Amino acid sequence: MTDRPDLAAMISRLSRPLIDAELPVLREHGLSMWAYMVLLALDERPLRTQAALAEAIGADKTRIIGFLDDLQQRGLIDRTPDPTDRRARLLSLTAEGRRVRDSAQAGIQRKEERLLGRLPEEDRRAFLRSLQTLAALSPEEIVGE
Amino acid sequence: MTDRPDLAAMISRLSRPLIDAELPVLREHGLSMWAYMVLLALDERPLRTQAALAEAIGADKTRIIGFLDDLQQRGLIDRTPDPTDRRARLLSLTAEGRRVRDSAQAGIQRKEERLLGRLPEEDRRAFLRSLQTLAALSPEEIVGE
DNA sequence: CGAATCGATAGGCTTACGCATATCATCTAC
DNA sequence: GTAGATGATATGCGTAAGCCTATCGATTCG
Repeated sequence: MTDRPDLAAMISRLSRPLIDAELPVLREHGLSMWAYMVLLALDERPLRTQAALAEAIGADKTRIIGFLDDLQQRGLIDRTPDPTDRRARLLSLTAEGRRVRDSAQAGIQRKEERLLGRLPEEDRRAFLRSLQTLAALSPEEIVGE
Repeated sequence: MTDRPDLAAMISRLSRPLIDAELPVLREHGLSMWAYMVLLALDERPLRTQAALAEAIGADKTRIIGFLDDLQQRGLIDRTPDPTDRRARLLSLTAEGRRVRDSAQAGIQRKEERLLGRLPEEDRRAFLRSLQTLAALSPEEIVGE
């Protein structure tokens, strides 16, 4: 095996400052990290239940309620009872929600591009490709079994 | 700009399960995450102060003391007053500490190799190379001042 | 219809962390 | 040698997270 630092160590070491760099950008948009993750998740596709949303972003389902309340109140998401099952709440982004999301994400990725600029072009492409491959896996697949 | 998920989002998404996979291995060796990080940091080179150690692993200097106490008591690290400045404690790994570290790290990297096996060989090399490049940066360099 | 289930929500508990302050010993500079 | 800096350590605070239980309305299935 090639001698290398632990994957987890390197990734955690990157994760912390990247998040620290995100937070100010999010705060400018009035978003917390959880709120931002909600917007990202809903942007990909609307969800039928809040539990599914919580699961998708790895949050506790009882803990995101406050964030959803806030996002709804600010008109960034829609949360309407499912007419076919009124226990569930249909969740989706509003136009304004998408606008805020886009704006926040642009700011974040601008910072990230500066970091990626440190990599040679080919490595950078392979790096992003690999990250996308791995990040698309379910947590169980990442752990291995 | 290429359309992609946020770096931070992908990396955080990987980070959590990787750490979850580490913890059981560490527990088998009687190590907490902080304790393991201490062993890793000291393996690279002994340190002259505990504050420097805390800084190196991104921990609070007042919070690692308990972990150091424990590691020392179990004979995994040496912590002796610096004869040239008796305020400071010289920190280094013992032989047993290195043995435990090696064993834990082997277990961790074995799991990680299974994950890396999902990447094509060239991407995998570029991925690791890139990670090492980026993880070697200081937090300030990662954020981008 | 009635029982079991499900989704949303509230509340409390525990743990961990970052941060700030305070103390004590030691060292360095003037 | 005295003042101020430095290092280790203890402690308390506020916050955020995971987890568990309880409630309540809505739904489904027997």
